[in-house]
Amino acid sequence: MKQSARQQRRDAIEAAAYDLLDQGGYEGLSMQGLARAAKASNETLYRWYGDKTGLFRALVDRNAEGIKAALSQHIDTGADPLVGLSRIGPELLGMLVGRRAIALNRAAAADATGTLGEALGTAGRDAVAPLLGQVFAAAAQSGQLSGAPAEMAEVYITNLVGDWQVRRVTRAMAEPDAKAITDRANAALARIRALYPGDRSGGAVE
Amino acid sequence: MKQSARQQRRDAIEAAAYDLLDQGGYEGLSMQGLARAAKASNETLYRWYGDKTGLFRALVDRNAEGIKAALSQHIDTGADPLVGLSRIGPELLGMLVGRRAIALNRAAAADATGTLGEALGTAGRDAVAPLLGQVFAAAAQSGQLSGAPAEMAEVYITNLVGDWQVRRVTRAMAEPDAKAITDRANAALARIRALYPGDRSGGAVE
DNA sequence: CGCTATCCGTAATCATGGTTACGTTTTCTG
DNA sequence: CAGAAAACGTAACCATGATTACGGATAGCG
Repeated sequence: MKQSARQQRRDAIEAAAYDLLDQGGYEGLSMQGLARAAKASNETLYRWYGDKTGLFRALVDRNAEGIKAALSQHIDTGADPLVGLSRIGPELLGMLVGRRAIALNRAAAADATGTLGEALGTAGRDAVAPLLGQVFAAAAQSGQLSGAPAEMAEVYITNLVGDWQVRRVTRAMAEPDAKAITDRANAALARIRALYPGDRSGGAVE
Repeated sequence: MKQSARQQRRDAIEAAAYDLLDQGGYEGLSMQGLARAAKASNETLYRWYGDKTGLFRALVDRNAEGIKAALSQHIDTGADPLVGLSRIGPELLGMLVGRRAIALNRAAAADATGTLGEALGTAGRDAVAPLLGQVFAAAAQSGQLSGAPAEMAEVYITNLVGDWQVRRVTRAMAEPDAKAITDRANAALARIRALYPGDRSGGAVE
């Protein structure tokens, strides 16, 4: 099978996996059910992904890439850092509490090997925080904020995400709508501005 | 069986459940294994708790009661509210990222009915937030802070817990030690004081 | 004490699913 | 084109576990 065709098959398998996750959650996704839905065989799944954990490891990595790519769009614009953050925040939060991320977090919660959790940490949060740190460094450089960029990024993530994700994962909370997400992201940014005030304003929150 | 003896049996069953959770996690706890460990029969478990979800629902409720009781000790002292918070914070955070709470959160993540998540929300967080709100009301009353107590409690929980719990649940993060917990609680309180400054200091952080 | 209800320990029922295996078909390569 | 490898569809193997059932023992009550 050619690489491009193989990649297309992988895409189809992974799309089928997300469909099944949407319908029946993590517990409702069996390798047999996925093979059927993706019109692949068990043997192919095991050959390509190793085992169920390997499959989910691939899903986690792919999802993290998607999140990173979406954020990078906003980070490279060289425009007003605070305006950038006012766009990054809702988008990042929306992804982190969206169905895919929550399904993958539930998979990690169920994975006794810790493989998925490690992947979530490494490919996800540990990759996003430095990206945010770049934006905060630019904001500090331009005088909009003052403080250590890495610390500001940490405090921002804390105020942006808070305990929303764990409450989503445990089903203590439904998926928030876009307004709630935007409001929370704006509040997080306002708190950052209050905690780390710069000597130049800039960056109206839209 | 007398009520007191029955309560003792329940305590023993629930203690055995936590032992098994410690050893093998949620996935490692079967009703059969628990019956064996608690020297009870399957039939008793099902008669007393209804089903596996019911058992975990009872564990969630009992755990929430314990957390509430522990916090209430500090809340009723009528002493300096900020000193109270400096004690409440580490204790609350330690419980929320401790083994029991994490195991119960993982159970909720795996519970497709949403029963456990609802219990975590109702008996847990929704019960704790108003308690904290009382402390913040006292702090506002005494001029140590200023602002709406419910909002301050929300922001405090956000900064205290942040994404620690979800990272613990997914195994992206190990259990933090006491110093890390205290440091984080102190940082959360310092942020609250910066965001909602009162006109009277009080409450040195110990 | 006798009777009833509950509980224990054990086994059975039923269902599910991770993983491997196999005959056939398809794809790839020289 | 021929042969080998990979993939499909299906079935089997093996394991686990939620829940129910059952005979006997224990506890509670009148």
